[in-house]
Amino acid sequence: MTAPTPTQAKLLMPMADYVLENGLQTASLRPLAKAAGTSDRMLIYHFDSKDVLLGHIMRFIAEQMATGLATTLSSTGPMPAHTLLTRVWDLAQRSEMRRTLRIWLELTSMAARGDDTTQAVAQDIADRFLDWTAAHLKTPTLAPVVLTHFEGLVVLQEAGRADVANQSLAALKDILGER
Amino acid sequence: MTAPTPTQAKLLMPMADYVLENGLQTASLRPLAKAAGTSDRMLIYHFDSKDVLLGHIMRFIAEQMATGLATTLSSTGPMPAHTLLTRVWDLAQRSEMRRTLRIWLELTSMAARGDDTTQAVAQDIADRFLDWTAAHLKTPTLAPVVLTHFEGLVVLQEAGRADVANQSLAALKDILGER
DNA sequence: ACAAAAATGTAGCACATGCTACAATCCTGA
DNA sequence: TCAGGATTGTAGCATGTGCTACATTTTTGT
Repeated sequence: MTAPTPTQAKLLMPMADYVLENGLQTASLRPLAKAAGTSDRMLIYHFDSKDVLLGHIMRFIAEQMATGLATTLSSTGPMPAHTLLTRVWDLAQRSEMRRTLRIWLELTSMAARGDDTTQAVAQDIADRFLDWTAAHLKTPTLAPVVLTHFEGLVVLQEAGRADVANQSLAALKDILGER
Repeated sequence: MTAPTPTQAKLLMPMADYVLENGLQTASLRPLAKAAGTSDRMLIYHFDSKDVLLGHIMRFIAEQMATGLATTLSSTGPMPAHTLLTRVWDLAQRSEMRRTLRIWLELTSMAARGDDTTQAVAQDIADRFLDWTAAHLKTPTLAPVVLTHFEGLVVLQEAGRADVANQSLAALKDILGER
């Protein structure tokens, strides 16, 4: 929960990058240390334990996702649900966004069984997604529907059924109309 | 890819149960062996390697999910999209179903980075979900939408935002109407 | 300037992991 | 019956894990 000290902050960026590239499960101290240009010994010294360290990394990534969202479509006004969904889906195809969403999925599946920190971070990210969605909708009440559908699209894509995701998107266009 | 021998089949059920209860990531040879009443040595003997073993376990679980689906709502005719979604969502609240869906999420997040076997199983399960959905819909064309939404509901629930999932379900009822 | 504290390097421990070597037992068919 | 394969137990290896002990250097406050 405590905010990172300056020393910690400097280490967090390269480690977050490593996690985004290689996943959370496989993130062990030695590779993380190497990515940050230090040693496992130092990571424990600065962060006390691996759990605490991973907590910081997850929060850092969450923050990164949030600021990413904030600057995305920031200049556009509220739009119909389907327009927003389509635009976000386009963005989600960009490789940098995909790896972020992949971590988000991984985090969610960990949260189901994980410790309090993991659950809190997952919940936090979900909340930010929801707020951001509502802020861009002509009908903010639809935010839960749009978010739910987006999460579903991500799952199908990672399950290797991007085609079904696209069919779903197309079908939803007719259903939602101009809401 | 090869079907399990009788000897393998006997071991698979308790191991699948262990995985459903404890997750895929933490499934190492010794606990799996203990669950199946044998030794790690024997597991390797019967399955050659852990990767092959996990492949069998995943396929076993997939099969279990498929037959579970086949017998679920089997006596009911085709129904409107929202009715089906609501019914399935109710079923998903049952603890035995929830742990299955949890594994499904975990498998999906693994497939994103995983080997061919993992990806194939994930894709297979998604396909079966889709077919099953289409078979129960008055308008089978809506199957992708319904499935996508369901996956999204699962994600939100595991992320600790079941409330948002429920809001989403309620809102979708108005949108879908009687289709 | 200098003692205390912070920061770092080196080495290694204790444990869990997948997997193997080797020997012993069990079971089958001729 | 009994040779040969199938099956299993015991012990252990090599590697990766989180973390620590200890000594050393660097920084900081007075």
